[in-house]
Amino acid sequence: MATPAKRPTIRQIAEETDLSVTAVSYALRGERMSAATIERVQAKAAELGYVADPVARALRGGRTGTVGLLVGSLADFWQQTLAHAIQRELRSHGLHTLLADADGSPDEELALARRLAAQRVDGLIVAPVGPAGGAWADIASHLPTVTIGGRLTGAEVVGEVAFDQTTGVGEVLRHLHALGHERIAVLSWAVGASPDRPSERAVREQAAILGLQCEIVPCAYSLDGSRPLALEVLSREDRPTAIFCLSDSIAYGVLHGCRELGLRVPEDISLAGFDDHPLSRLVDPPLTSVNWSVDRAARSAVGFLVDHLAGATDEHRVVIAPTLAVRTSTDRPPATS
Amino acid sequence: MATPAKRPTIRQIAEETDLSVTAVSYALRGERMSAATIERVQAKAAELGYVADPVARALRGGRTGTVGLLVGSLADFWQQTLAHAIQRELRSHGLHTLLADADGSPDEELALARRLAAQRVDGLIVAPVGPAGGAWADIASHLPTVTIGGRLTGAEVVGEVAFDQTTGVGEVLRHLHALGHERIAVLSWAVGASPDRPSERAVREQAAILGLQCEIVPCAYSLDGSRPLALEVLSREDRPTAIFCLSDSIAYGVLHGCRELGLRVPEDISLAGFDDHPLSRLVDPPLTSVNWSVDRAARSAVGFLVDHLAGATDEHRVVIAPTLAVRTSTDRPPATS
DNA sequence: GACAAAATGTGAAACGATAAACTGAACCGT
DNA sequence: ACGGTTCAGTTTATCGTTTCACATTTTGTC
Repeated sequence: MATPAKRPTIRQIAEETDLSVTAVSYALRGERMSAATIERVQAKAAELGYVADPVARALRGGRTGTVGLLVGSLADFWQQTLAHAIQRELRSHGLHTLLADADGSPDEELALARRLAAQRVDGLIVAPVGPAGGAWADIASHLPTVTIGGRLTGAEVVGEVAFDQTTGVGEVLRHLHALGHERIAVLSWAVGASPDRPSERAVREQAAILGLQCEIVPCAYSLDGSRPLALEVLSREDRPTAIFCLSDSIAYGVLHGCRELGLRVPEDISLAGFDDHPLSRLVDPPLTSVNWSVDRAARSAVGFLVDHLAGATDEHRVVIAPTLAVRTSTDRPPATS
Repeated sequence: MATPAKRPTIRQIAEETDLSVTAVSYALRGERMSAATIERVQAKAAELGYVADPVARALRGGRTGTVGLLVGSLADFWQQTLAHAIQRELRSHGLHTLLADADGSPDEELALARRLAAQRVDGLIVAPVGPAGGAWADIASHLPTVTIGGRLTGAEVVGEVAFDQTTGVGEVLRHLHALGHERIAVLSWAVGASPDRPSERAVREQAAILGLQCEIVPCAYSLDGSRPLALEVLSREDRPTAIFCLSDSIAYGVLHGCRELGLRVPEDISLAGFDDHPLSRLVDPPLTSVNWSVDRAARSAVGFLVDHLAGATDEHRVVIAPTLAVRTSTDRPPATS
């Protein structure tokens, strides 16, 4: 039977120091009041273990110290990593994270953004799934927003972390082309949601340049989601000689599918991923993938937001360059017998 | 130059319907007021796109619709998976997730719990790192708390999801023993933080029963954290014949270390993990591990909380049984030449 | 048709913190 | 000694919602 022990409020401090509530409010922030008063109030606050109520602050319109993090799909391992990195980075700035997962749906994404705004987060970091409807312009105009790895068309953002997808995709396709592949299936996520995503456009462009025959196959994001699809593609009569997945998670599912069908990677089929999850070097076979520095992306995104909150209006766009990590999951296509 | 378009408030509805704010408040929830009024108010609310402000509600003392999720360390891949599963499950109940990562520190964990409480979350789901100080009793007595995979000693929780670690650990050790291993290093996470964690106690117990020589080595949680440690252990003159990691993430780091040292798994050394991350079957070699149903754990944890919030006071403890997934990372120890 | 009991509605207070406007007093230079 | 600043506070209003207590009206019963 512990004592209920409600959290101390500013008012309690006021009573115990014989000051007005306002005076305490100022003193706690070290403004206006005399040094002696400030000292006295802060001592009492420490004694009572007072911590300002973020909810009350939020209602009044001040900062909440919480940032909304809206991720396209947490089922994707790389995005889990990204979310972790961002959360960690925010925390190092004393900010808290309200995490939301759009689960691949642009509508859900928008609804969640609204909800986060209603929660009065100080800012929003979004890894967008889909094309931005006009509604995003509205949200971003009220709430400092940073995008990461995608664009919110029409919305005015305070920061933008872009991945150079054209180069990334290009490197993979050139790599496959150099090995001698000509028919490649590209597994892309959430394709219906956003018909013209940069990565897909990049695929089409680069494929045209290299004279490659690329078929873009829409795919669910997760490991479990891509496996059945992989089985279908792999079972075709004229199956492609290489599969390029626009996310490592998808590639893992394909790998799983290959095992089930008894296909050897890379002897029977080459497989490349995208994003380079930390475990991609440990899977069997180690997965060729495109690496972006997650830490750099997270640091930039959080940096943009923090700077903006501090009143800066500097540069607010960074492009993260890819590094192709060639591992053993890609090799020459099997000789046509 | 979009219109600022502030969110509509209950007051706006009141004005436009010529009712008092109070009346609208009741009508929106379908209480008290006459059917006609309710209809009229809700129509107007829909027209304006009104959504109740969760912050104001929270301040007043009502539900916020947000649950705090406090994870021991998001650097651990399995916990990332768990966090995702819980987040997803919460969302299916219309609840939002405020995610916090204790990053392996019990102090941080406690501080974060306080902060989440201050944010007025409706409940707390904790995967505890450390031993619970008395402070937890206080928090849990104010805030419905569910633990998952750990205990908060002294705290009265509304739900508890336990993993049967004794059996899980036992199965791994028996498996290794049956293969002929006698000297085993056990890599455990955050060991300093909590001297007598169930899993470690289980290791000591079971090792004693089987007559195994187990050395428990404290280890950082993450992949990068365990690699250097693994290098040290593996380079010893009399290195163990098997390594049992109390988390798959740690095992991945060890695997990485083995590669660097040119040690073959399982020919030169056997390796077992714990928790069975989805990718463990895809790494090279596939990792022997102990599987718990993440979905079941997440569903139970959220279920306990939701039931409690709905007023139920039923059973509130579940023990998740382990399944040993024997894969090829474990085999007989190398013959002593 | 009288009187109690519902039904329906209203005003005010509360949640905790902050900002704007106001009140005295001390202090300034001339 | 006078108007004008600064200082160190206090009062009051506000954020959006809910709830308590109260004021009306409507309904029901004998």
